[in-house]
Amino acid sequence: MLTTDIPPNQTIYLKNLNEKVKKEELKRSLYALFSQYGRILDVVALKTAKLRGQAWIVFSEVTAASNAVRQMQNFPFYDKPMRIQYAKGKSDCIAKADNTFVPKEKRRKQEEKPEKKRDGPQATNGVRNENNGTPAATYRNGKPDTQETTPPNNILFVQNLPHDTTDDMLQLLFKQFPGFKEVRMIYAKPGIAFVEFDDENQSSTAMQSLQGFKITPQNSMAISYAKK
DNA sequence: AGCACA
Repeated sequence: MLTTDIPPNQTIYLKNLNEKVKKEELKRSLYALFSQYGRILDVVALKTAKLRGQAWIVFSEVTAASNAVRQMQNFPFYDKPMRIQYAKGKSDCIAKADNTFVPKEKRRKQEEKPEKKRDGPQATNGVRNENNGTPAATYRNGKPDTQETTPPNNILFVQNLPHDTTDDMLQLLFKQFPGFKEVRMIYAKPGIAFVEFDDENQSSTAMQSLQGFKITPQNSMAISYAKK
């Protein structure tokens, strides 16, 4: 009864996106922003006349999609509030995993249920994000420990970024946390950035939440305190 | 506004 007359789906449909953003950057930023809700299997964006300003994000879990729909609703993304719904259909990458994928030209009714699910009750709440306020990157991967060396600082030092990361992209991630001030990138030195907060409690919170965050599958952010 | 898989 809110904005959704569409049944839950592990794919979410985004619209009202800024059409000036290039496709690759858009996908990359969406990946960066939405990874905090769970594992993303695919991001689809087309820039055709009919499909620009829209995107689909495929999560591995419906619960992740649900959290994203609620928590990122109207999020100001490239200066436009994004509108988020569940997707109407099933994404190809899911259908392929399902064995229900039908190639384009054979676009018949896909109302059949030829097979039941292989697995029984599955309690994999891979991502349990029940905080409705602060975003939490419930996203563990193999690189947790880069911050132990330097004493706390309200300025964070971020490494291992893709070389075409822009400050706007990083802002999208960091400005969600209280006390965010600014991002500074060193263009002479690609792959790193400084992110400033009002105080070091706030910077610490952001660091813990985004530590190891994957902007791309290959780039886990390594965050430490900047040296004074 | 607009629901695809370039």
